[in-house]
Amino acid sequence: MSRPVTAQAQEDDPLLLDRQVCFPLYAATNLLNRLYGPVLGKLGLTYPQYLVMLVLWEREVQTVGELGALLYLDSGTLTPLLKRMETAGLVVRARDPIDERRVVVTLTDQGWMLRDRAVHVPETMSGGYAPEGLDELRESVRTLVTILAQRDGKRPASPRALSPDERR
Amino acid sequence: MSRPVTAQAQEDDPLLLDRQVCFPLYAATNLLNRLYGPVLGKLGLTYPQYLVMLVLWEREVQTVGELGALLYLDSGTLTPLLKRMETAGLVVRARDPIDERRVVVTLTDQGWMLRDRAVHVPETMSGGYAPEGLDELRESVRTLVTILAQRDGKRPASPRALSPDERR
DNA sequence: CATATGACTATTGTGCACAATTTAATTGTG
DNA sequence: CACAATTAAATTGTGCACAATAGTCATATG
Repeated sequence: MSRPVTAQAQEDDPLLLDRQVCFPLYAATNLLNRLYGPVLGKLGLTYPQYLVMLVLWEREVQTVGELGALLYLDSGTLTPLLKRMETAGLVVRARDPIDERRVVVTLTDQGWMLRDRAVHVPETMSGGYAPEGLDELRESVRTLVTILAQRDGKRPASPRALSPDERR
Repeated sequence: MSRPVTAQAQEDDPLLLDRQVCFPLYAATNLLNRLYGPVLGKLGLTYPQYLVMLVLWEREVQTVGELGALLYLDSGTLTPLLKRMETAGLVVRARDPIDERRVVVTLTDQGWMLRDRAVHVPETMSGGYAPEGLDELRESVRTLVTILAQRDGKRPASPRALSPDERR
């Protein structure tokens, strides 16, 4: 039993909440979601839906798999999300006639029009001024994402060197 | 209609996915959750449950409200989560006899014992080596969290200077 | 051509996360 | 004491996020 005698936290304890890198990332993401919520709500979007729109406004047509690769999401998340966006009239989903395994997502005219209203979202969210060092922060987190994605991606692949009992 | 003639992204477009700070934070959080999942799963914990345990291992007894303040979560998230942890035998929830509005969360012996197994989680997750500049990243994100929490907190509070038509 | 193998999406079930509402207990004020 | 205002937690309903599974199509190989 590790109940500390003093019930006090030790300086070098690896389990101190303040030592974790993951926790502030988690908290920042929740807070951002909460702050984006009301702003995007006026456009009829949620935050992940907004991300999908950002991709489509840049590229117009994407398959579910491409969207997932760009946003680090899988079809279990994207399929119902895209169905809601289709119901809202922002996108159309259709099987690719060339390769019927794929589902192609296309912007509707309404989806394009929404862009004009969304242009002001970044400015609204930043509140006019950007905190010092925000660009550096973005690049640091992007580096972290690259590292984590590598580590995550190296689970299902591993072409042939996959031991039979590799955790199910 | 803002459909670009070239269907090409402009360098200065504020809606470029690569310009957003929020997106890498979102992606990193999802990836971290995914990577923590299997490790914490062996302890019978999810990631937010792990965070609750980190707090309780530091302080042993907390109310639902205190947990929420520390983790930036509300009772709608914590109540069902804590019920699952109670079912799992890690914590006990009980009304505070002093103030029966409060619910006090206390570690069980089993909850304390889990700490010995959790000590190795941070090391396991870092994979032995920490990416360069991780400490700086943590501090940057913590600063961001402070800023965002301020902005978020100034919605319900604002003691008397609250204009009557302030969004609802 | 037959079938094995891999790729891609959809489905199912669990667990967050939050807004809005409800219920109950405490505090403040006449 | 009565009673309005405040605070704390629980409840309800919607929308992610992911693991595991299933089903469908495409391609390689015999």
